Amino acid sequence: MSKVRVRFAPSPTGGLHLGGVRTVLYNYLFAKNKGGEFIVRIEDTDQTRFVPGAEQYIFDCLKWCGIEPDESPVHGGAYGPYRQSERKEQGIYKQYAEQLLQNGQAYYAFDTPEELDKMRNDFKTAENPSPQYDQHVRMKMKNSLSLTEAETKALLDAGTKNVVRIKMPEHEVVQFTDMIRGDIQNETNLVDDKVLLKADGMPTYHLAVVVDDYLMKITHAFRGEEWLPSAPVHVLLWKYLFGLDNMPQWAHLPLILGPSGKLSKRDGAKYGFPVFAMNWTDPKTNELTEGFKEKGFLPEAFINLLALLGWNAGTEQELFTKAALIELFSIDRVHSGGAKFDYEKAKWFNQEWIKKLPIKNYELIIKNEFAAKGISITDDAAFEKVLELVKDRCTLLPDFYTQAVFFFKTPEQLDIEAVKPKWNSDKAAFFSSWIEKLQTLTAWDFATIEESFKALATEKNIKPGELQLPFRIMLVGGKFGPPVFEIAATIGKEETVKRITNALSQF
RNA sequence: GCCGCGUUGGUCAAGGGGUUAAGACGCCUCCCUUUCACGGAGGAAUCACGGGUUCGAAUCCCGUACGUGGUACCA
Repeated sequence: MSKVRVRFAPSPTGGLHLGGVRTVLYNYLFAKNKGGEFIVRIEDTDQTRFVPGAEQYIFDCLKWCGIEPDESPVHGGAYGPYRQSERKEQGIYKQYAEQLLQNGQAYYAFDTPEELDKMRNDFKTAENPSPQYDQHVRMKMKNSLSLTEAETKALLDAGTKNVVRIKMPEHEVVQFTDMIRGDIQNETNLVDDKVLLKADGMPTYHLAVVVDDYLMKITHAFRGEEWLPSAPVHVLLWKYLFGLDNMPQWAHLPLILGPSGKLSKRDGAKYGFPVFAMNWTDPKTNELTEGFKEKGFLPEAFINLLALLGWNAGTEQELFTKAALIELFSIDRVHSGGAKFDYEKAKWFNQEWIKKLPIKNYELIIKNEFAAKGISITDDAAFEKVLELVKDRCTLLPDFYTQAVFFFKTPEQLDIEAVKPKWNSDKAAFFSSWIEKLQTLTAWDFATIEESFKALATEKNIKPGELQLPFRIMLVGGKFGPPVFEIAATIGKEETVKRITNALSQF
């Protein structure tokens, strides 16, 4: 069997959302599992939707996810060019359209957009709210089927704007086997005469995907479920142009759903979770859509959670490295039903990966965040120790800041309400004399501090437990964080005493 | 409307004729911890509905409902 080659074919029109990344991921995992190649092809056939920066953005996202293409417009390869706009320049698509034309499998259509609108309007009925350009209406339209040969020729010679449409056969059943869904059948009567070549000479997706998959020797084609209805067009094109034997095996991936229907960037804004892999700012509207990266997700967690949205290993394991995913991935364990995206679970994956990975892996990101908030870290070793201390309490990367700032900065606000109800002069006295005792301490470590604290508490006849919360508020400012004595040991004697003194004046 | 695809707890899901219907997230209770977490122990599903087939159906078949996608010179 020939070498497995798969492709991810995004159109550079905006941000890369969850579903898109999952499609890339499944492509990639499948290819790598089979020792095959992963290609990225840019489907920029719609010039009206061109968005500057979108292509670069896609590659940035892939890089962040750790998914490197074997071939692409930026990585090169033997089957280029990898942008359809460039392929069109070479006349690649036109020749195939002409072949179809010659064989009577396609025809010229001269209808203007206005005429198409009119048709849709005229034929619209309650039973048929959206009439298609198909066998029922095509003879009533202006095309090389309804016109005489001479009329067509005249129109063509005059340079009249035209498109090439596929002529869907009547009463045929188009069948193919989907790797995920099995046997799929469609009646040709029900599908319309899709445009293959647009008036500007660009191919539509339908022609381009077939031609390019053939030319690039694609063996397995993954795409979203939304393509299922037009699959018969592609199958027919394969039959006409290159033979069904050469057709890649199709896999139509289930949709990723949001809280209400297909996941959209609107959902993200509405419910407060990211939908794109990385931050994306629309150059036209300047509208920012949040990304998982900037939200504080680890790429390891991101691909892990995406992989599990529609696939599972069939075991209880849920945490997988990229290498493990490559090893275990198999298409027959991919679900056919859509999955609703659950942000809570996504966060859990991230938390697990934060615990799992060495601090070194993401230390720099956190350090930058501290710097951005005005705290420059000079002692890396000490910083790492602090991060280690708080990592169990963090689900997203920015949590490290809130969980660890107080190690580097005296808290500005103390949660006084937490101590007030049980605060009294005895306790105040305890801390006053403890400060004095602390000054005499020669060692400064966890055990020594705790010992001193408990000894004095016993002496003063106060339960140590009743003093711990106030002490925590003094050092941290709130009811959270690692063990108090650990904190005191880390921030040092001088700072500890300073914070107690400062708090005492506020309680 | 028509066509396609789907439907196991709130969510992700295992299981594909005989099971006490796994597990995870989230939620709730408890333990640990005199903070918050982590960790641990528990709690919650008549497998969308209705008909079949079968000794027996979450599992196979048909229908219905619901969801979702498509119905563009967008991908």
